[in-house]
Amino acid sequence: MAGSSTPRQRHSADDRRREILEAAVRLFAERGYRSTGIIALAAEVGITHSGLLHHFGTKEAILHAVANERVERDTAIYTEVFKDGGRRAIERLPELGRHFLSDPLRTRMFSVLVAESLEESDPLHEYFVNRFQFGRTLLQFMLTTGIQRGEFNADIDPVLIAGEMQAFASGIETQWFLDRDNDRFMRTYEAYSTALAKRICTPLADA
Amino acid sequence: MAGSSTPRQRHSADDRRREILEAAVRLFAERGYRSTGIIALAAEVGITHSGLLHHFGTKEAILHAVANERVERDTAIYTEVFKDGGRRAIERLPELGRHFLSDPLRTRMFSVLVAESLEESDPLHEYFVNRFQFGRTLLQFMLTTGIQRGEFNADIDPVLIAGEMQAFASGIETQWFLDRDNDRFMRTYEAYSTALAKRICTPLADA
DNA sequence: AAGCCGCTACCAACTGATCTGTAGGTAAAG
DNA sequence: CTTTACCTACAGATCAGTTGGTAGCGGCTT
Repeated sequence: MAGSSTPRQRHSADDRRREILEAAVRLFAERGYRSTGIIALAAEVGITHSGLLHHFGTKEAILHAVANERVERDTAIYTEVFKDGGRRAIERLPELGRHFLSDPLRTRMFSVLVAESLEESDPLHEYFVNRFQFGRTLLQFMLTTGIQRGEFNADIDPVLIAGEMQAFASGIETQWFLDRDNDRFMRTYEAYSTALAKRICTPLADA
Repeated sequence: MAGSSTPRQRHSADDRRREILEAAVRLFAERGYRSTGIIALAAEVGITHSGLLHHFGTKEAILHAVANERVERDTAIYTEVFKDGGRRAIERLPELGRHFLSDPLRTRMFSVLVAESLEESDPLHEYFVNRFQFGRTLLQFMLTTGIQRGEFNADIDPVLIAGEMQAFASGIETQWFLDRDNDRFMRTYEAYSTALAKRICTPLADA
């Protein structure tokens, strides 16, 4: 079966690493990190598991590479949506929904890896603890900024709102993965965003 | 190591099954279903894995037994909290938070198994798809009842609100498992519930 | 353009651990 | 003495990782 069709396929190291990471996202999204064997992963790319270990010395190295890649992608969209802070940031929340919707595989992988990382000995445990913490800090900052500008009601608690927003955002993803209803996902995302805006924004002056 | 201290410990089949399921909840919560070996599970109870398979013929049988046990526990609290429907149901939402807070292990197991079950070939995939679907149906019914009674604004969309509530409820759990801040968990739960009440409930007549 | 050579992408084969499940036996309890 | 809870021993997969090669490609020389 192997070796008969193609004599030998040699790729540049960079290309191969990219192929491997791409396949890793697929398999991690489907089966998680622990249950994905590097043999299956290598087969997905069309090489043996030894060939795979030539590029990444260790299974865990692949996981970290995938996670780092994801950080960069997400940081971009978060800073973009939240850069103005305050009311404008709340209005732009659905962009986050669209962002996740546009890359279901990576988003799903994220959710699956989070669940695995609940165990303290998991390689990504610290990473996700920090990531969730950081996400809430970012939201709190955005909310506090809004209050200071008078765009948000002064009596809201940024800590609780930030937690609620994060909870909604991660929960709606899980729901989406189970029912695969893209439309309902976005509509729920938008409905939540507008309801949130009504709840925390001060009335506009021009009325 | 094994067999030297205690000569032989023979339990009734019922007792042993209970012990096994209890240990299974612990291990599934920590490492998930796939990554938990029946050898480790048996060791947790103090028997060999063959002894374990004497009680449950298969690893998957243990999973289903655990899942069924969980159904019964949860159905009780859901029907209790939602039994009155309408405004009263919204007011009682924090009881659900307290319920989960009181049994962190089972709650965490649930979250971990959900993530694993995203894969369609997972033994619990259908189960969780139906469970989430059912949960939203229950919420929609509660909301529709409230609208009909005039307790909720007629312009809300039960489908979207139900989805949002479920998203929040499952997302706040994930957050909780990562930061283990029981207090913030409950405060966020309560804050969300009261905000939701303000948003969807019609004003009370007695004012 | 032709030849060659070093670099390295990749493979075959193995190690030792661990996995779920089976077969047949032993001993404890009613 | 029968039942059955539980064991030892084994089978066949599969796991992550190591070792020692082989072969294809880019860069060099002529």
